[in-house]
Order: sequence, then C-alpha cells, then structure tokens
Amino acid sequence: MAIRPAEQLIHKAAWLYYAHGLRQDEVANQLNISRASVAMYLRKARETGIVNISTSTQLFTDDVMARRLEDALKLDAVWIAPENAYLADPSTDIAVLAASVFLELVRKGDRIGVAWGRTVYTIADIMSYADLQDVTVVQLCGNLGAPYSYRPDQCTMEIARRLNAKGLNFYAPLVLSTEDLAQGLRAEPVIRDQLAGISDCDLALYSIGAVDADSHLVKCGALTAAEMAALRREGAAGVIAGQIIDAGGELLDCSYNRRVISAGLASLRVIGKRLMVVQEDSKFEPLLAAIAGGLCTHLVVGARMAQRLLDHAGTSAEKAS
Amino acid sequence: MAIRPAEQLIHKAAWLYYAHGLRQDEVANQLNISRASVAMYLRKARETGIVNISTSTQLFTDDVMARRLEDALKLDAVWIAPENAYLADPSTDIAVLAASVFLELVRKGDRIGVAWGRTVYTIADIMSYADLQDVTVVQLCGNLGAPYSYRPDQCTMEIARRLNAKGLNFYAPLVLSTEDLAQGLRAEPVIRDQLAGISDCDLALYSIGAVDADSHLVKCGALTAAEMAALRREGAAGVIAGQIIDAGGELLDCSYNRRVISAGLASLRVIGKRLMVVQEDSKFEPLLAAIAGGLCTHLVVGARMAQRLLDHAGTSAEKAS
DNA sequence: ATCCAAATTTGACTTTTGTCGAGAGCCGTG
DNA sequence: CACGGCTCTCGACAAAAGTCAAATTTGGAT
Repeated sequence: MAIRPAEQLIHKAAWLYYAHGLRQDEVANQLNISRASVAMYLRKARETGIVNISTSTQLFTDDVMARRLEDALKLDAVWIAPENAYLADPSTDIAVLAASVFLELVRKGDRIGVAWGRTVYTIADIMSYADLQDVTVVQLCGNLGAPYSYRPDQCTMEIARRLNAKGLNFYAPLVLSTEDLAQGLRAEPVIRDQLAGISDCDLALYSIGAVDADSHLVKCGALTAAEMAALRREGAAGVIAGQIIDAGGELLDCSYNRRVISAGLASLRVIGKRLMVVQEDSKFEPLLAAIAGGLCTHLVVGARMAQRLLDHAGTSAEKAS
Repeated sequence: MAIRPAEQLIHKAAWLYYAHGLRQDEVANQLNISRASVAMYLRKARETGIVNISTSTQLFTDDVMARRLEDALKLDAVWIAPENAYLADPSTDIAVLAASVFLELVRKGDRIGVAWGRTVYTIADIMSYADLQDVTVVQLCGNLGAPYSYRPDQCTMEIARRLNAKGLNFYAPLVLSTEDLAQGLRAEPVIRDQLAGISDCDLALYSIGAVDADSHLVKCGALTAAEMAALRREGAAGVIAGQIIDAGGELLDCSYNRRVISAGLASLRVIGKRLMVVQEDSKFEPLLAAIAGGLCTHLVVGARMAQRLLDHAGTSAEKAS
C-alpha cells in the first residue's frame, strides 16, 4: 500500500526523532515502516520546515568591529562575515550569514518586503526552510524580463516558498518607456494597493546596486551603459529596489526614476527592520549612499567592507571635528 | 596545543556544519582539528543552544479536538498529546510536547514565571537548550525543603540553565508557621520586590496539584494528610503555585493560604501567556478549577483528559440551556 | 621549579544514518 | 481492463557520525 505519505506521518516521524530523541530504527518500529522511509521523511521534514535547525549568529555581532560600526553608522545591528577565514568563497559565507540573520529577524505574522538582485537570490537559494504560514512576502519593485534566474518575482516567490509563506507578486514592469504611462500605472488600483502595502512591512530584505555597466539595470536592458554613465555624472551613487539614489541616499531627479514602478524610498524608511546585505567590495560608495539615506537599519557585510566603512566613518568624524 | 576550546571554536564548527552544510571531516580540515573534536564541539553547540533544533507543534494544535476545546473553554491555544499512540509512557510524551510548546512561546527579552512540581521538573529535564541570554526566569513561589529533586528553586534554575537565561530565585520558604510571620516576610523589600515583579512576566509555566494525600504539600510536610482532607471538605479543589484554590479557581479562605509566600492569583492572571501542563488523568477536577479561575490561557494535556474536558463542557452547556 | 589533577585531543572502533536502484501499489487513460 | 507513468517503499551497501580509552597538554598548587 503506497499511500501518499501524509504530512501526518512526516510529522510523527520528526516528532519521535527530534523531540523524543529516538533513533531512526526505533522510529521505524513505532510507525511500522522501514528505516529508509524514516530517513526520507526526516529529510522532508527538514525541507518543509516542520523541523527547524538554526544556528545562532551571535558570534558575528559579538565582533568588536561590528559594535563599533553600529555606533559609527547609527545602525541597529551589524553582522560581519570573516573574510576568507572559513571558506574559499567569501560571498557564499556572507549569503549564508544573511540567510540566518534574515530568519532570525522574521517573526510570526510579519509582512516582508523583498527586492531583487544576485545577492538576494543567492540568499533565497541557500536559505533553509521554515514553517511560517502566517507570513507574507511582498515584492518591492516591478519586474524585469531578465535573462537571469533572479528576477524580482522569482526572488519573492523563492523566499515565500522556503518560508511556507504567502508570496505577493507585483504585476507590473520595473521600468516603462514614458513617465505618463508610469504615472498611470501607479494609479491603477491593483498596483496602487500593493505600493501602499509596502509601508506596512515589518522587515525588508535588499542589497544595493552599483552604478556601472555591470549593473543589472544595464544587463537587463532597462538602461544603456551610456545612460548609466551619464546618470553617474549627474550624481547617481547606487541602485536600490530598482531606483537610483544619489550620495545622500535620496532619489535622483531623473527621467529614469520617474518611469520606475517600485517602492518609494519614503515607504521603505517606514519599515521597522531594513536588512541590507552587501557581498561585493566594489559596492562601497553605493552602500555609503544607502546608509546616508537611512535605507538600512541592519547590515550584513564582509570583514573587508566593514573595515573600509569603519575607516571612512573615522576620517569623516575627524574632518567634522 | 590544547587550548580551552573557546566558545569561538564551537561556534565556528557549528556554523560550518549546520549553516554551510559541510561534513564533519570537512569542518575538521577547515579548523585543523580532528573529526572527533568536531563531533564533540557540535554536541556542545547543541547543548548550549548555539544551534537550535525545534520541531513544529502544529500537528498537536491542528487536531479537531484541540480546536473545539479552545472554543469550549475559551483558551488561546490547546495542544493534545495523543495518548499511547507513540510511546509506552504517555506522560513523557506530554512533557516533551510541553517543552516544545514552551520554547515556541518564549520570546527574546521575556520574563518567565515558573512554578514547581513533578510535571514542571520533568519538562525542565527534557527541555532542549536554547540561547536566550536576555530572558529572565523567575520563581513563582517560595521554597520547600523537599526530599525530591523538583524543588521550586531547582525547577527555576534548571529551566534558566537550559535557556542560558538569568534565573531569579525566591529566598523564602513556601509556608510559614504563623500568619504574622508570613505577612512580615511578604513586606520585606527583597521579597516584596520579587512578588511585585511577577505581574511583569510575559509567560508563566505551571501545572496543577491535586488535593489529596499524594500532594507534594503533604509529602513535603507543609500540610498533614488530615489537614489536606479537611481543606478538601472546606472546598479545596486544587493547588497552584503552592496555593489552594476552590472549584471556582479563587483562593480558598484558609489559614494555610494566609501563611504562604507565593505569587498571588491576581498577579498570575495579569501574565499574558499562562501555560498549564497536566499529565495525570486524576487531575481533572483541579484542572477544571484552574480553568474556571482563568489561571490558564494555553493548555497542554493528553488525549484522554482532553476528551473528558470536552465531555464536561458539553454537559455543562446542556444544563445551562 | 616540578608535579598533579583536570580537561582536551586524538585514532580506532562501533553504531547510526544517507542513498540508490529495484519492486510494488495507485490512478488516470486509451 | 490493461497499460504506462507516477510515487512510495524497502533492502543492502556506503558514508558519516558517535564513542571510548589512552595520550597529551594545561593551569594551578606545592
């Protein structure tokens, strides 16, 4: 009899194994199934978030540098991934840390805003599963028909899937060709409601984009490399949730920004916990801009970036005094 | 070089193993130690709550009976442990479930009140470890020089230890020989402060005691079997946090109660989440009294007890109509 | 300075767990 | 009603994790 292995059975196996501490063969006896099946159920239980294995991220905030950064940048919490210390690929380390931090920040009943980018998708990809049924994951910005797998809607959905949460997608393109059209679309009830709902979020997850030819905006055809370079000369310092900000962390006054459908910076700043994750060292200036603009309260970075931020804060303070 | 295996090293090993998903031998390579040491560190990490393995208790609330009980008894949540379904000893099952539920209810920064009894100690004993450094566990009632290992202060400390939390003990006996002395002691600043602090708790954990010769109050010499029997005739229905309540869940007007140093029922009722755990079927009436008195918002019981409660609620409702 | 007790580390061994392909039951379809 | 596709299950093997006693190191006491 090969009945669909009811959630119930998975749950029972997980309970006996993890809560009661029985061995797999003991569980198998209890449930009258083979030990191999038990092993499979347990894997499923882990994958569906019925059991939850989390490791404390204390170590990474306990760092002295993290504390100093919190003070210097006026952030609520900073986590620093030790560069090259553990693994060959430091960016994976940052993503793994970010995923753990993210899961630690999520609370039951939360509404979570998610932006997009390679970093965000990497985090989604390595994030472990959790059972947060009353959580809602909302997309922070419109979609791009990207050739990559980390489209905005995919980032949102993947994270929702991992959390067993509800995913709310944005059914609009990120950039339109005219300002009028963008304005009209923003006024559409469906879109307007979703944009309005962003400020109700309890937690936001995003990274920051650089203003160069490697930007996803260029790669996805939203802007040409030349346009990007021009924007840079006009003061563009970074890209957040598809929008271009200046060095002060304010929206740059440009046609592109007016054609974008995305979470306004004001809505973002209202969100209680704004988790920013930065992997690449090259994103130093963009990150400074985002911090200046108050777009992040919680920060996950690598050790090298942390050092640079600290040095910068030090010299700024000196100049000021 | 056998340096004290700094917390740091345990943390790193746990991180690589659980967060990054490396194998133990890979971790051993990374950290330049033997795999055996890694295995030991990982056990320590689990025991100190650096890693946290929890299994969802959904299954036990999803039960239809649990839902009906919540409605019938006006409780916030009910968990039902399937009797005899899983293991030989059903009371263990209830305790394991209670421990999981308890850990699920604790939040960072919480203040937790803990009473005492065999049930509470059993829960403490099988509870897994967690890393909740900013949690405070306070003792709800005075101490008894009991010949058992589940003295009030031990229950409190054991739970605090498991949680890596701060434990606050009560430095007073549970019962005094005269009412005057009890009153005087209650007015002592140290004691008064602690009693006052009880209503600040976010979560309470207790069971209910029966009014019979088997009661711990009798076994520990606080009352004689004859006195207990007399109290029973006077309307005593149960024992909670060392105090005797009547069938309506109110403090029984008796000398014993006036000589007790413990959390007043009013203070208890102020606590947001009051988790009551009952293992023995014999505690049906005491439990009814506690529920009637609004002393519990969250309940963990076995299936048989749940059925009895439901039947009782049904017949009460019939009578009323 | 030297020794002792306690704690840590390790290699070797045992137990437990993960995985794979074969086989069996279920279900919709032709 | 037979057929294929599907998923679930199981036995057996391989891999990984747990354990133990002996060896080593540490820190403190004499």
